[in-house]
Amino acid sequence: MDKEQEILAAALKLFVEFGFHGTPTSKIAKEAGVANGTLFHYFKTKDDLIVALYNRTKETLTAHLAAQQRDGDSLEERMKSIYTASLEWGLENRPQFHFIQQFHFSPHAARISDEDKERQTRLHAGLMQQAREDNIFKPLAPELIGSLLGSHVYGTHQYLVNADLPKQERQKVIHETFALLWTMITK
Amino acid sequence: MDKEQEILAAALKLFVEFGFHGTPTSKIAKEAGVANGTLFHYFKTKDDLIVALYNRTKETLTAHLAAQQRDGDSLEERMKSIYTASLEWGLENRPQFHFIQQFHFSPHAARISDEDKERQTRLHAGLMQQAREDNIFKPLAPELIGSLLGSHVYGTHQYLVNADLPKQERQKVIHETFALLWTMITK
DNA sequence: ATTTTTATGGAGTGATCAGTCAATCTAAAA
DNA sequence: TTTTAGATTGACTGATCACTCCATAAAAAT
Repeated sequence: MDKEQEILAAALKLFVEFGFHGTPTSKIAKEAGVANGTLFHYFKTKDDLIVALYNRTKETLTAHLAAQQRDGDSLEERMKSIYTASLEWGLENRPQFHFIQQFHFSPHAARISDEDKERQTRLHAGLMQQAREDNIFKPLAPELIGSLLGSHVYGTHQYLVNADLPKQERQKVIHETFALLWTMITK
Repeated sequence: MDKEQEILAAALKLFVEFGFHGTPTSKIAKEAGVANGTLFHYFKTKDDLIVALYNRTKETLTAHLAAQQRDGDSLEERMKSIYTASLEWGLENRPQFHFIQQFHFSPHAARISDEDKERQTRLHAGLMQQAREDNIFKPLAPELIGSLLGSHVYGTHQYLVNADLPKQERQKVIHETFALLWTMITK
């Protein structure tokens, strides 16, 4: 892992544990095994580091979700695959998942460019569009469906993190909650 | 409004806008129209202020929800009343609602005492218990139902904040989303 | 081989911040 | 009226922090 990655990994770990406020850049550098100045060689400011960390983390997640998509899958299968992969990734990358939410409710959220936002939601937006064309959703605002979908993932994730079930039971919960979600939003 | 309240109100406003990191105690005091030292007369540390602000905000919300409960209401009516009141309070107190979520994903969350937690969830817990006794929920872990319930509120809130609908349409969305939720979790 | 660019280090700096403190004010109790 | 206790002030401080700067090393380009 090169130094830039080391810095990002260290920042992630410390931000989740101590918050943005509670983690000085000096501690990040130390944890990354790197000099103070090196951090600022890769990221002009601490804020830049925070935003970059968010964008890359989100990018990793979206790439993972996209990789699960199979040609020939139905819309429901595709959505279930995204839902499942989101939760599994969130459970195997808990700090990352937590950081994404932490970032979302921080003032830094406003600093994400429209371009990055578009890239990070393209996959979901595409499927939503398809679903509308196929007319399979209940007559609700698409933004509402999107919000409910997202929060359903977060809610299930929260439960799974607290419950800490064995893998098989976890799978079962993921299947069940998707079924609940699907009957909730489709006709 | 006494000085303590002024300080809490100022802190809330600034925390939501600039984050915990981005708002120095000096700015809070200034915004509250109070001297630096006065802030520390009421709150020993900045962290104490943050935690106190959370507890009082949550207390206000729970009191508001409890006040909506009517004797003789059925369980479904009671739950719908909590759901509706949560969303309406969240929309008329957006900074407060945002702060609660912001706090939830911060390291300060760990500092809430079990006692406070219990007081803040008593109302919900009671209804959940009742629902279990009446056996009206689908056979799902009660913690899962609780999580899904909470996140459903957040998801709907997020949509309503972004959509900014007139009051009547807003009411309609709240009714509809409760119906969706209710059919999702009950038998 | 030489130049240029990039990477790394770490001591140093000015600014900022959380929290202190001694002085003053207020108002109620004695 | 006098005392006492709490409220309020704002200048002050020691610590900390984000970030700079310059020296050096490594790598790339010429």
